[in-house]
Amino acid sequence: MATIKEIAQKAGVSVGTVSNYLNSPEKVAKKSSEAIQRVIEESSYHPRAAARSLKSDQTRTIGLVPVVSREDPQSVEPSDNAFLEFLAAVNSTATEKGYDVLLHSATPKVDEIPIYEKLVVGKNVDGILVLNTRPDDPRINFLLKMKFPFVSFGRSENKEHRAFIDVDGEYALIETVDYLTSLGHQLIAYICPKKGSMFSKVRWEGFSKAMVSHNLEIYDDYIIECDFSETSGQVAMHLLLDLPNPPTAVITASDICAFGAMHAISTRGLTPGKDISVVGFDNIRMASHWQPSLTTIAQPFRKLGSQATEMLIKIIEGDQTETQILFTPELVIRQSTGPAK
Amino acid sequence: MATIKEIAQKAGVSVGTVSNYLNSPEKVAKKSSEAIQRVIEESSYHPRAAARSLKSDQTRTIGLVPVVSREDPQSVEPSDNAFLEFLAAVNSTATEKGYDVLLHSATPKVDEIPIYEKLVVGKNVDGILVLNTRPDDPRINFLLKMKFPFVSFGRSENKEHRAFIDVDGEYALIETVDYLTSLGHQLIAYICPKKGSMFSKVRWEGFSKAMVSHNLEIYDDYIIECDFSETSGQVAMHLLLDLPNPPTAVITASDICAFGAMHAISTRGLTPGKDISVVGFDNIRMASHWQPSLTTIAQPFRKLGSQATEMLIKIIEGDQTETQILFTPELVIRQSTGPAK
DNA sequence: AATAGCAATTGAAACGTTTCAATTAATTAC
DNA sequence: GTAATTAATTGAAACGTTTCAATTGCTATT
Repeated sequence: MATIKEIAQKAGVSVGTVSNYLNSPEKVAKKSSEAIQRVIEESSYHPRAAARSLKSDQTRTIGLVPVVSREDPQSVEPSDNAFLEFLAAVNSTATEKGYDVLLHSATPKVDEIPIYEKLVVGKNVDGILVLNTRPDDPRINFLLKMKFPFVSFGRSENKEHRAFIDVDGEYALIETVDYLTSLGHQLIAYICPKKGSMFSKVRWEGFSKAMVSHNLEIYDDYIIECDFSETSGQVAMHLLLDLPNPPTAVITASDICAFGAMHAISTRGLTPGKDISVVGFDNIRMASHWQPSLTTIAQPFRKLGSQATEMLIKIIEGDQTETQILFTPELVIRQSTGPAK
Repeated sequence: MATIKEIAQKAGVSVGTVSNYLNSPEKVAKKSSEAIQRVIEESSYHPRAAARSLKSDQTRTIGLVPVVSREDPQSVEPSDNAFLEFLAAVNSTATEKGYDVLLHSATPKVDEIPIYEKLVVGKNVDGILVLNTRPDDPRINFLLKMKFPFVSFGRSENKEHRAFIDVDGEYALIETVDYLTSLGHQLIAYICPKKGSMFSKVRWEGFSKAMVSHNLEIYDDYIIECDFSETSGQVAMHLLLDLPNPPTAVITASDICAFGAMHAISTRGLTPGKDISVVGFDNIRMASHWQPSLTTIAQPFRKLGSQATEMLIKIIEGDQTETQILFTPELVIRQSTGPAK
């Protein structure tokens, strides 16, 4: 394969000039530029990434470490469809700005810190995107300690942690409860995301505040944790329907979960939206195609992904102007919710 | 940050020995090993990836170039859910074997070859996974020409192209048509994937062969192309239902597409599985949760992803024993299909 | 015609590894 | 006790860039 040295020889200039042509073309004379350009094209030269990165200390790559569960290999955090949309946006935004995306996977059990250590200390990437934050997040603490460029999707409780992008989950739950009570619902259940992650904590705060402000009681039986699978939503819903006094409305952790819940409702001969109202979270594409179509809180994953990436690249490149974005999500009302019976 | 030189000094050995410790520990004496190990740990040393790769000519990274459409940014090839499962498997298998995954995105309009050229010539990756092949695929021709390690998901018509993994789409369609005719269907429509990709060609062969072997006619009106969105399935189904003599069974390009088709059917006051049979393709998780649950051809995306990755890594590492895998997909029968009326 | 000033170019050092021929130390065989 | 063999270690070259002080070649100014 061609090296910069060979290009230089063939073009009749020095390596320094070729390097300049590649990195700051305005510095090289038109005549040389043309000669170099020609040679580069005919030998289909591409600078060697490793050499570049070794010398210049940058990789033009951003890192992402999705947690893929090996036991339930279908699940990828945060929740499959949503993650893919986010990733697609990250990927295309990064490419647009001249960066690549490096994926390294973690499993739920393994300690993630060594992975981040390798990425940071081994200088594999210029910056990292952290997903699914926890209130006290070791990854964020580590990255902060190393002063390494990163942006997280989700907040944390670390005071130093400033660069994030997030959706206001508290607001989302308040809106939803407000909406359901306006339809006359009093018995509101919450099939909630597993405790531990920051977003589940934030949403819980919204839910409990809203319930209190409407003088509604939060029954233990009405709170069921679930993961992001249809099955877990289905199971949770069956538990709720087995209660002596089942809820008239259910807020769920995700659209997928809501689909499972609706499945359970239909199985019992009831109609979602008529007998029991169901609210999802995410507004994945399928939400509008399900029957009945799903009332849900929209998270703009595309926008989140591309803005997070843009923010990260800004930070990598030393521009720290805007360091946080909090989206206000929108409640999309469809047919899976209706007046309380 | 620590370098191998500093580690060597602190441990009282030469750089060569540290390098040996890192790469072939059996070559270094126990005493030295221990000293080095200690120093490495306390200075949290990680070898610099760029330096390593510059010298040793390998990156321990495999490349993947998904096509993300900017106009319809929700679509990622081959079809979102499926792609994510595939990617998750690739990612975790690669990580398991000590490789990372590098993502670079392409858009449908842009010429992909320069991207592959950069990856190959710039030695950004050790091998490439090619998705959604075409019969005459410039990417495959290029990689073959460069003698660069790659594995494709999908075959091509290039004679030299040996390393692939695929699902037997011809068999799948034959099975499906056989099944539908056994239920008494004669009027079978095919909402088929867009022409151009290899898999759509292969499936078409299966479909047409099967129709011929059952002495069934293929009506032009019954063949409608669609992409992987719900909407396109929905639109296609409406067109079929508007026909003077609508089909009694419909085979679709993907589960997502089938959901759209079922949506259209229900909207018309008909019942999928009773009035019209619908068959999907992929068997994504949602297929069993949809109502009615979807009869579909299962593609084992997880397995495909991890086997493709294993195959690629074998090739990268010089072991070429097994170079192709063709999965026989399974028709999963559920409620969206039934006897012809 | 000499000089100052600027634009363009040069060439060597440096980045942090791996590799390998050469060297040293330790062990075995007689 | 010496020679032969093996095991462990060393140190320098090389990988392909970028960077920057030094140099060269022009142009404009006097």
